[in-house]
Amino acid sequence: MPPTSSQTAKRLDPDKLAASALELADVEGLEAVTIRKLAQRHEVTPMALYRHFSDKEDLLAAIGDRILAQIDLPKPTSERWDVQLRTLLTAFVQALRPHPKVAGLTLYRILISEPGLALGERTMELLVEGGFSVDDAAEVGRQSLCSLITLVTTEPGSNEDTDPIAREDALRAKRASLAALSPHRYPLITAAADTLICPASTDRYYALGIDLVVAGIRGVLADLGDTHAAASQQK
Amino acid sequence: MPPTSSQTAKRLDPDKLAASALELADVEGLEAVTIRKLAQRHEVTPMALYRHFSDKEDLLAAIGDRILAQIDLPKPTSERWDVQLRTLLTAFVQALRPHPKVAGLTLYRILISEPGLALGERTMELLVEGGFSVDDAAEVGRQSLCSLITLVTTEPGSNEDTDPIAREDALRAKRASLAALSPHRYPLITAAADTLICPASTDRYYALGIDLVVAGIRGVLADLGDTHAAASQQK
DNA sequence: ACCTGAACACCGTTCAAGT
DNA sequence: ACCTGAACACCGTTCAAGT
Repeated sequence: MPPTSSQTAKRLDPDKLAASALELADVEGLEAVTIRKLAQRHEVTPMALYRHFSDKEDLLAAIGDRILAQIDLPKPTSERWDVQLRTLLTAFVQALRPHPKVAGLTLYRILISEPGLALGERTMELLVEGGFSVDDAAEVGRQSLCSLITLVTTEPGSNEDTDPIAREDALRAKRASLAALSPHRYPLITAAADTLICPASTDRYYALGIDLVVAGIRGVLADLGDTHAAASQQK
Repeated sequence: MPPTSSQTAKRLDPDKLAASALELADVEGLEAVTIRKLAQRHEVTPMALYRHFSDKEDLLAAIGDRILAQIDLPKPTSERWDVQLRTLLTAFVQALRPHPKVAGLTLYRILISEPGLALGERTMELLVEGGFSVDDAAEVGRQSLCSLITLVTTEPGSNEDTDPIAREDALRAKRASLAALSPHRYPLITAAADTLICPASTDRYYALGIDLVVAGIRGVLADLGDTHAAASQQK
């Protein structure tokens, strides 16, 4: 008879390891996620982790998967495809937002993890419903999701220290570097320095980012339609 | 009399160091860029590099700056703002394309290096000419440039080994992982597997990516206009 | 001013061994 | 099956010293 899980003295499990790795990354940054540190947190030898992850890349993949698992996929409705797409992309961003320092790890996992695949499939569904060919839906969907990941990882101020003092210092230093520029040579950048360093409202930052993606999709679809129409007229 | 540069036996200079670091990254990837390896390439002790870069971060910044320095900023013309913007963004992508493995380093340098600032200022100029407020131009421009950087760093196939054999292996493995999916559960993803793994044409991939960004900008501008119009009507 | 040399703290990972 | 312990190759970086 094989030992049941209650009999084996399993002290570690991959889910909890990935969870505390994600925690570590959120607080101290991705470079702080180390096999050795993670082992220490679980009061175990570094080598013990290799029972559960084949190597560090595998651990980072688990972190990415954990973030994607937080996606709360909205149910299909009777709304227009582009309205539903906006809701879908917003749900995606919502899952990433708590983890700006490591959201980039999802890039390589969207087409592998189950929740990522579900998101990708649903995105393509809506794009095809809107009128894209399957191949165009793939390329457009891919870039849209990648752009939104970048929107989160580049959220101004997100990569600073968690420590509020060091954080203010970093922001002040950035502001100073822009303030030192010649307003004559860079009138617009210096005028918008505050916005560039840290947007007035984070919610607006994300709303505008998502709008930009959705508007791009609508616009490209219209252009492709024109091209087809023009091609038809040439006959 | 201070020694002229011909008298000092300077064996290293930051420009050449950054250049060979970029070369190294292009061929072997960013993780291969190491103070020690770079020193070895120049037949020098690792510590010698610290005369020219304050630390590794500084070296990576120099790589980013080197890429941005390749931007060939198009001259202003009498074309419409959005046509000129497309040309400008294309020039930006053109500078990044030779370096998909390290183009991400430019993210933190756009608002610091001179060519990056020139690009940012010109982008904002065109956006303001199009009708954006200065602050909106800052946010929209920022995300547009970030999206294009991501477009390059996620160019399918770009992060594989340079070795054509290993490269084919990696692509085949990815294809297999998508091919193993249930076409019943993921009909669109499996149907578009080839396109997702490696787009039919790289030039088309980039053209579509830039179109998406420009169309998004145009669309958001129109929406903002509507909002203003609606707000005016409410008076 | 520019480079060397030895040392330190910290990585990921292999291999052999314990229970 | 799961974990330990010692070791290896490789990092970035400090410090003191050479010319």
